[in-house]
Amino acid sequence: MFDKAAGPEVLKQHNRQLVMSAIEAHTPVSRARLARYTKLSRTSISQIVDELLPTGIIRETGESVLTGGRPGLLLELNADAWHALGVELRDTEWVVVITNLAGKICRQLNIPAEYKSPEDTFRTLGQKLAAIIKQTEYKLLPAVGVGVPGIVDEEAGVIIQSEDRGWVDVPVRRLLEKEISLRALVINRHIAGGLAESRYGAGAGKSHVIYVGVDTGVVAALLIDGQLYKGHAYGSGQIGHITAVPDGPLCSCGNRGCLELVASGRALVRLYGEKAGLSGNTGSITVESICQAAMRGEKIALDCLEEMAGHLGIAIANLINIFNPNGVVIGGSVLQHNDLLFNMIKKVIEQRTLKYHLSRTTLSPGHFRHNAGSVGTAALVLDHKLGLLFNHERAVHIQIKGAPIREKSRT
Amino acid sequence: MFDKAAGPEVLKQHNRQLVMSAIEAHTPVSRARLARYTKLSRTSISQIVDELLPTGIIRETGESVLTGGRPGLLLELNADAWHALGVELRDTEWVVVITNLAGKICRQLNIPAEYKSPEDTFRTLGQKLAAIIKQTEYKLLPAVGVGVPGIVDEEAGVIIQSEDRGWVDVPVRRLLEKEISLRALVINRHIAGGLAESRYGAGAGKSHVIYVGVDTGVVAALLIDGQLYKGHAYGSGQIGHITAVPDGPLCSCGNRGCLELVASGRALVRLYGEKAGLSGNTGSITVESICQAAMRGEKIALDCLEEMAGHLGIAIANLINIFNPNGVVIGGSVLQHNDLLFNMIKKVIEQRTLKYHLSRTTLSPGHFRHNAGSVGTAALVLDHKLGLLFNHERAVHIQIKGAPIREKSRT
DNA sequence: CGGGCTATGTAAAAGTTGTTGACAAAGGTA
DNA sequence: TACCTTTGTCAACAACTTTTACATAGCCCG
Repeated sequence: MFDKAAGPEVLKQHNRQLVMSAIEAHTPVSRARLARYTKLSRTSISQIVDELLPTGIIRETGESVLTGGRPGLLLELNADAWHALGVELRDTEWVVVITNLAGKICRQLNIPAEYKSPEDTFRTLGQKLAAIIKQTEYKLLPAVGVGVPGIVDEEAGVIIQSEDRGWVDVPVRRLLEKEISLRALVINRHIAGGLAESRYGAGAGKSHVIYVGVDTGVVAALLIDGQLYKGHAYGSGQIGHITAVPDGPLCSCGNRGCLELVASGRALVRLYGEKAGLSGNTGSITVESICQAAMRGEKIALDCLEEMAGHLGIAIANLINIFNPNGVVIGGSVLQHNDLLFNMIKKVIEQRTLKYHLSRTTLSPGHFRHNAGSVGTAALVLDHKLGLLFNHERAVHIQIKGAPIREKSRT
Repeated sequence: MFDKAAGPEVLKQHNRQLVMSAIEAHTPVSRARLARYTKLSRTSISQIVDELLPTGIIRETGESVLTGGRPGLLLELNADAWHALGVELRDTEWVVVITNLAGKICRQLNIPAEYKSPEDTFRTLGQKLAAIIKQTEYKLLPAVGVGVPGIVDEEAGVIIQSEDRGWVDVPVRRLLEKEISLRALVINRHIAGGLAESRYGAGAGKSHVIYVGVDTGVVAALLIDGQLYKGHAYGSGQIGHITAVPDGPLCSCGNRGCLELVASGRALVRLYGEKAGLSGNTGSITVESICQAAMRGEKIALDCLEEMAGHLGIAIANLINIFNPNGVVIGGSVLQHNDLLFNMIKKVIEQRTLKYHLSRTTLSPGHFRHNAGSVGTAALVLDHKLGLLFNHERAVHIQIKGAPIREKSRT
């Protein structure tokens, strides 16, 4: 509960974070106003700003405001001073992105996925990342976000288990750090998608966000006070195996009628095949083709979407009643083709959620498309930017491109 | 996200809390061992202990241990130095308890409930509490926990809305503080039950606890790192209105097939009436009589319980998949008669929860009976004990029975 | 039985961090 | 030009913590 002893350096870190957030929120802002926003003294603000300035993360725009007295020196986020590297390991491709400090994508690279043994997979990935790091002109924060399938021990950087790939206890951080000199921050790739939406997408500015990602499977990410909720053993948000149809078909997990069996990309294709009477031969049918058919008004396709929306809507309504969020984002590849499914889900949610909860939350479709996951991994790096720039323990051993990190000798 | 500026006093408060928790956890313990547990220096421990001792909350038992060197002076929680007052407003009675610092009930008083207008209700309650406070021989912490029905703004001490009583925006704290000189800490009464179980009951020692209370309705409480999760607007845990049967009967909330309609004390009585063919005439049937019938092996009663267990089991299994707790407690008045229902629910949960999650959590029946709620309100007071003893802002204006609060002049 | 060893509790000094109060700087206004 | 308001910084001070040193207290062993 109360885990760690706290010394003055904890204060410093907290207040530095506080000031940084305030600068980002009110962007061109004087020291004096920062003091009022954060309730720190002007003196403390000055001292913290003096530490931030030499890292380049913020800059003085010299401008001033017209107010009754002496004009202030405006500070703003210097969004392009540093960049974050993130990669999502999707089923068919590895999506690498480089974003600036504002979460804007500056480079994106889609590499065909090469899955072999865990060791070989991450050696290959590491080598490709090393090449990218070497040739990029951007000054990178000394970490890389890695979005992987499965349940991840984020502290250790280890995949505990991944059903999709059949992996168990893969020490991703250790494997990657053999190839590259950046700290590897490992996270579940769907959860990363939720992080992206909550920081820079449809959930921006909300404190309690539920993100539901509908891809081949279904996963939820829960953000409490802007922080990802991880559960006791990094297993939070597994809504794919919620019971949606109590006496439904058997699932690979051992349960019956899991949500994933009746509401996911995979389920959609199967369902359409069944309704269209194409026994087995679903080869040419894809989520995309079904969505397009629905757009044209095809009855079968619409029915399939409606059925999925019923299940998803109930699941999400239940989540809202339990969590009482102020923002709900529904994303994932199945939603990215058009708004039909989202609107159907929304209608169900509106029927099935308590008025109190419904009136206090917003429902939005995801803002990012197939790169939500990769942006999220970069967002994870950005979340640690101050730690990476100031804390030598968490930062890496080598300097990237002569980054002018203030050494601040403390030994 | 990062809300408040932090000064040195925040450190102090945190570390004081840390030391107190460590003392409670390892109870007879020397200063030196505390230093090792908390990772604070021996000096700091001594200073904090010197502040705690005069409050009476801990004491030196003078004893010593046999270890290689000089024996330490053992410290232990002085559980009977202070007591906490809590009250739960149940439908038919108001349950007042006084517990010691270890959460043990020292006095319990069941007052017949008198519900009138909100103002009159809380004036009456306040007067009864005032009488209790005046005549008790216990030294009370300067606060009273108040467990009420409905959604509560805990910061303001206001009931936002209570469907059961038809109340809206009732300023409970203000009303009570007119009658008594203790700070009123207001909380939902079912949530309080979860707090009791997680602190002093079946969930003791677990970091991530789900508590499900089955009474006339059904409510869940979620505890994350030992702290109650409140949601964005204090609306968390409303599982009573989760959709359990998509095309079920209409609920007063506007939705169909809410869990509360098929799995709760009220539902059990209705269900039994239906199955037994007693149309309407359910007057003599109670939850207790049904449970006793089930114990005798009566088929209808067992079927009713089985049906309820199916719905509750699915709901709880879903919660576990989403939350990944390490402890699940199922309590409430419906469970208190025997273990039949609990075991049925447990079986369903074991079938429907992901293996990963199931193997990392424990399922237990509630430890408290009809006084879980009131113990929880007292627990809420105990959670604030250090704040109440040290922080003048949060404490009350008058001293209780000449409490020897160290004044620690700071001005 | 006294010296050596280990561990505990405390006191003094030093190093963080923050705030307060004073002051010069910079602009608007009478 | 005199006065007011606001801003940014400097010096002094207050609240934490840790480090270092030391007296204390029991045990073991020669």
